[in-house]
Amino acid sequence: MPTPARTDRDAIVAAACALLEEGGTDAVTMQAVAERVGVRSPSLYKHVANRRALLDLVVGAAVADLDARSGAARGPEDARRSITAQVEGLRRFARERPRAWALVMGIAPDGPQPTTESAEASVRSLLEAVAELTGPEHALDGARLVVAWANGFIAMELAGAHRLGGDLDGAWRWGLDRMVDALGSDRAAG
Amino acid sequence: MPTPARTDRDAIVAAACALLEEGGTDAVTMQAVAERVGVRSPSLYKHVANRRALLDLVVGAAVADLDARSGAARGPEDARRSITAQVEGLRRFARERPRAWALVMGIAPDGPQPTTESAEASVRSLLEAVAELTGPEHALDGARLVVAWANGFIAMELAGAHRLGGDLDGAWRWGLDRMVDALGSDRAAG
DNA sequence: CCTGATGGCTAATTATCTTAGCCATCATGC
DNA sequence: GCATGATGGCTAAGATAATTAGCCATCAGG
Repeated sequence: MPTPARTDRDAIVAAACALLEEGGTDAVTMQAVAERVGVRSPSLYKHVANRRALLDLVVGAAVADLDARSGAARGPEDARRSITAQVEGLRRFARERPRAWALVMGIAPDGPQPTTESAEASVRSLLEAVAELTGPEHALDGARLVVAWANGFIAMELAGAHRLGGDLDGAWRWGLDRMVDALGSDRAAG
Repeated sequence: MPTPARTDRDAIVAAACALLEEGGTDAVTMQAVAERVGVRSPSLYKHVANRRALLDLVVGAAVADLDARSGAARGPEDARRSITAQVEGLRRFARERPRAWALVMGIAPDGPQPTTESAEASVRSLLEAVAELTGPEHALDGARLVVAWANGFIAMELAGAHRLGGDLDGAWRWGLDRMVDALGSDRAAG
């Protein structure tokens, strides 16, 4: 090889991820990223096309991270427990990396536009659990119900929109219980 | 008064709103806004503090718009219909002004906040309808369930995350039906 | 020992936000 | 009718960020 590389794409993406959580999308400047990996900003362009592409890579890394956790959380045989574990995992991720989560959800003001095809791929194992409750017919509908609720709840939680007081964790559990009950109601009712 | 003003804050905010929907947050440059209202960009600073503040005003206008629609949608006596009408209104708004909706959903804790009053007002009628199904004890939990689901569904819909196929409108109706059923299940079950 | 691809650098361009400072206007009070 | 001062416009200029252009050092391989 030529001149020994002082950094690489992974390090750059990692630095960008860190900056994202520290200061939001605005903090992810090419200069800040460059400084963190120990080069000058123009050198970054030898590794990523531009800032936009870098943010896309950050989103991709976040989705991969989420997938990894989701895979790790897979396990419980019981459908109800499985669903619970998965939405809890989603919530945990969102709390640990709120800005990355917002970026993945597509609700970040300056974020890259929906690159989220894989967002729902990570939900595939959820489909199986849901199908046990709804039957195959409405597995997709049911998964969408659960994921929409979880993401909506998390979004409002992170945005601080839940300020009418009350017990937030209680609302989460209550909502989850009702929702999982509802998944099976279709079958029971016919 | 002095020199006749060639524009005013409302016109500026309106222009910013239009630009937002046309090209996203990035398109809301001071220059573009200025051009649209017929002045040079520095003149905007006689009406708004800076770009950040302008975006805050846009969010505020969006919230007000949403509240107004929500108020107009109030009416149906039947709790189920009322809830349906309100989430449909939310979805309609999100479809008409997707970027504004995302901005409202994405507001960071440190960012602009809708006033507690307006937020509470727009939620009050939903609370009433939900309370009819859940009883007063879980009205707030129930409202959170519904709003979280609706916003989450809309977010995923707008982000294009719903590309596993299937009937989206059907999923919306199915989810809504299950959810409203679930609101009452607590009572029935004891 | 050439050679060329790689990855770093400096310098410069462009776009944008923002501030500084100037000037015209016109409602008001004399 | 005329001085006046606050208002809202303008041009010029400074700061910050993304990006491009073009140069140079390194080192694997022939």
